[in-house]
Amino acid sequence: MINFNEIERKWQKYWEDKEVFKAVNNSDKPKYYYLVEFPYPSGAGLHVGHVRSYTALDALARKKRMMGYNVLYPMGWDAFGAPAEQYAIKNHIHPKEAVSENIKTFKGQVKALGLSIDWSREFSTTDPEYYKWTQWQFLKFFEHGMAYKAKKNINWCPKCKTGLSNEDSSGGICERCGSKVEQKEKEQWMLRMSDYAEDLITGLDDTNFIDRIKTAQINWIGKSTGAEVDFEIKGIDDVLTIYTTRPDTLYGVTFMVVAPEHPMIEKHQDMIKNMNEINDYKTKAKNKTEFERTQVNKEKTGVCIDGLTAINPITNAEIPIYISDYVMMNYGTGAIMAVPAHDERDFEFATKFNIPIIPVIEQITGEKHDNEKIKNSIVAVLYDEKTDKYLTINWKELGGRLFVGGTRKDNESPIDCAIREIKEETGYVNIEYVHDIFPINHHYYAYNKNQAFEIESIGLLFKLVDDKKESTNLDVDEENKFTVEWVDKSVIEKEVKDELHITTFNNLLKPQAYTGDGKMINSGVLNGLTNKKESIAKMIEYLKEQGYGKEKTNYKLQDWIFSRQRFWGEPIPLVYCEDCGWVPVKEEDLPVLLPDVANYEPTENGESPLAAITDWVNTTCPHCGKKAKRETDTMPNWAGSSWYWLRYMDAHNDKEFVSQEALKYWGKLDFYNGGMEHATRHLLYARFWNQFLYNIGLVPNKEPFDTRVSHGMILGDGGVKMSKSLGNVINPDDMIKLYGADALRCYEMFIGDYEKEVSWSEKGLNGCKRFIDRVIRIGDKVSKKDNYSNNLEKIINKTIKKVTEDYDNMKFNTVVSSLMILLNEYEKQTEISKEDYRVLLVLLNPIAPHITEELNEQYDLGSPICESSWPTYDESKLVDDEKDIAVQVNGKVRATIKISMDDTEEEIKEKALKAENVINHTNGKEIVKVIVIKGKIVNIVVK
RNA sequence: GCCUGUGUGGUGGAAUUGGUAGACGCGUUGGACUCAAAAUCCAAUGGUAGCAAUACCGUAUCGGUUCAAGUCCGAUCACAGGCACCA
Repeated sequence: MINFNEIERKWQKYWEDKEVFKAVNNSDKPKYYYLVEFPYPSGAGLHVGHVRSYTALDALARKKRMMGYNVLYPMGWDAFGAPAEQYAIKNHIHPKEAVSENIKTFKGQVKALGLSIDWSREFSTTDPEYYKWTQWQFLKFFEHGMAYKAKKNINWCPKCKTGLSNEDSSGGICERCGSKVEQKEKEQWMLRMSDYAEDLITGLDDTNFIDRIKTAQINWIGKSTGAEVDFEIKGIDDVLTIYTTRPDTLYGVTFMVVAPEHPMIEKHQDMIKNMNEINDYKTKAKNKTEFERTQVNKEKTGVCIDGLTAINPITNAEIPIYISDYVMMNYGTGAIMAVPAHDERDFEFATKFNIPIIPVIEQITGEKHDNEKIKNSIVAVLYDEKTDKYLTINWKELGGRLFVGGTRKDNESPIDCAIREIKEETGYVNIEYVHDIFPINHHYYAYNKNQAFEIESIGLLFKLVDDKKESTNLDVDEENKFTVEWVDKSVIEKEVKDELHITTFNNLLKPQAYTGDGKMINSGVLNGLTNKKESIAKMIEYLKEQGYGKEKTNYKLQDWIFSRQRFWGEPIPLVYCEDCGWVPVKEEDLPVLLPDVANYEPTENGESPLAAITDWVNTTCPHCGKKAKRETDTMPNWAGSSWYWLRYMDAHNDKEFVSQEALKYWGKLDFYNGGMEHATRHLLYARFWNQFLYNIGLVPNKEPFDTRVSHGMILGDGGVKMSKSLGNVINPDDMIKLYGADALRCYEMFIGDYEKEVSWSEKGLNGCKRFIDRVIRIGDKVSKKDNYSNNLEKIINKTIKKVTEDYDNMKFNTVVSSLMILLNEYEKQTEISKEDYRVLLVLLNPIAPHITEELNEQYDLGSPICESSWPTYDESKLVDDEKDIAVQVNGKVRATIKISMDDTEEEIKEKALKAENVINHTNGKEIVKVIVIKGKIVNIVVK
């Protein structure tokens, strides 16, 4: 019996001693750079999820090496940040020690997997030799004006006592500890990431990220185009500038809204008569967290500013201004023009505050025709509360079920028209007007009149007061052609087919803003246009001409809050001098080391724990030499991971962050794997950082990563998340002890589609263990013969092709199943050749490297696999000369026939028609045609 | 609400990209070996009917395109992830 743990140690030592996986800078071989996001060495140890991605990339790396590449597959540790600090506080040890302990366990676990990592390039972000260069690069940002300090209303975690970026506090919950995030005003270092918004979008074209990552990034950056428009304020020489994506609706503006923090309020407070009320509102808004403020379903609130009135630049209408927290100060200009007819939020606000609503876009229904006649009309819905029914007119074949409709006479108001039509057609006279809706632009063709019409239709809702009826007043030709019927809503939904009528009905029951495309009305120069794009362009042109506004693009992406009030992070290498301001620490004085002290717990007042260490804080100004103080904020966790892939290229350089030579040789990171949860944060920060380095000439590529893939999560048995509290966490160490590293690796590759989440099953792992055992046992059948056995040659060549392609497409699960199929075939043989055995071992080696090396050595099959090349297949050996194909009759499989590859189409057809069960199904029927797809299928169509 | 995905046996998942649905593994059942168990090996395994040949049904639901649909198109439902008062 083979002791697999012993074999694992043996080969791991062999690889290490011989340095087989060491990547060489400047080799003649083509280079390839694989990377998995480096782990955060938490106290919990390695997760089986880590095993999945590490093994997958290890398999790719091993195969690539065998294909003749100089492969870089490094590993390191992302060890700054709150968890390590929390752990240290809890266990009363210095984070430095906690981290080095965790790294030790983590590394041991990773090594037990037998990964082909070049350990000579290992580092931790917490190494002073590394964070020296993180600090150095921060100073580059500072030197180029890309870092600035700003007073910011920041997301503040009361438990972690630190500021959080928007990315770290999504949903109003602290990413680390789950506490509710508050708002706090603090001075923070910021990086001008929003300057790079456009480049971060366009740069994606130079990457091979999978689409869902690209779209996630694009959505996060949130580009929108529109216009900024200046609204004069009545009686003062000042304008209110707003941002809108819909300048085409400018004629429909009925109010303005500014964010509670908008500076114009303070600026013009002496004009404002209800300042108390406004201040009250401002205070309330401030106390709400960002999360509460952005709860979508919350009812709108606001206060009208009494004393300030805006003037619509194109209509000169006077417009009230409100403050409301549904407008954010940090996006656009912090002020909007509100068009309630065509914006859902504005509609809700206007409805609540009784503000007029002016439609400027008509929804279009029906189909346009040539030579349309224009008329105005109404559609009237009459509702009876007592029976919960609606009045309809059933025109039967002549037009189906409709509501009361009619043409408006000259100078007749829609209401009058509707009342008249209802009486004329149905006789009801005691009805009460409820409301009407925006006009609809409808097109139809009247066959009885042989005429096309374009109508502007207004929908009106009435309530029936009582059943009193007067005689109807119908044209002779209308009589007896329809019946008046009261029906339920459900009948209407099923039977009213006319687009105008059903749209009218739906809009009447649920009045809402119309945000779609349509025909411009009430809009001066834009009237009649039906294309949104065109209307917007025309309006922007007009605004520019008149000097009222300009085109403008906005992004949701904000600048990066780069300060953390924590101990365990890279100190920001700046010194504040009363005379010189913020001064960078001199390059030769880097790194600014974290002091070795006992107290690193967060302070109550929100300052970094470093602020309490006076020895450390007090220093001299690098510029003038006077007394000065160090910056006590540290960098966020994301800093160290924003350039680490570059460091692996030249991991121990003490002169530069990485040499230009190494940068040039390794170029882009070819293949980067990481969790989907980093698609918008780490990946954007890293790309931003790299683009900046590129722009100042420090790296050769603007985009750092070529391909980016994401592995799916591994869930516990039954599809629930693995968690300590559920007690379903699987420890890879235990699995290795019980089943061996190769079986564990094999199972995690076999478990399912690499990109999808899967659930863990120990039975499945045992199945892979059985597979490995069978690979070992098949060794008993190895003969002295070389070369592939004749009867295995074909399947071997096919398997090489399939497995090679599947590795390249990361379809590891079918790599394993193909090899299982090959093994099943071997087991049917009485003996197999050395070469048969060797090829199986080599193909399996990237996934199960230890046992395959061992068996290769034991049976003396050739040089160690890690030093061999990848097998090739012979195209000519792939084709079958005979094949079973299916014969269908009318699309249903009725028989299979054996065909030879040189059979002509005629011969195949003949065989197919002669097949027994085919005759049963074609007998007595007319054969319409026979479709022969060579080598695949025959389909006989009969009648 | 918006944007991505996903939906196939008891189960994890395959399916040459429109061509025999369920490969391979797990589980289950039966058998062999064993005093017995474990391990191993052999056989069966989508559902219904039938001794069987075979027939019908079957890839979330409904409809469409096609000689042929898990695959393409349209609508709906469910789940997962991301974004969310971004004007």
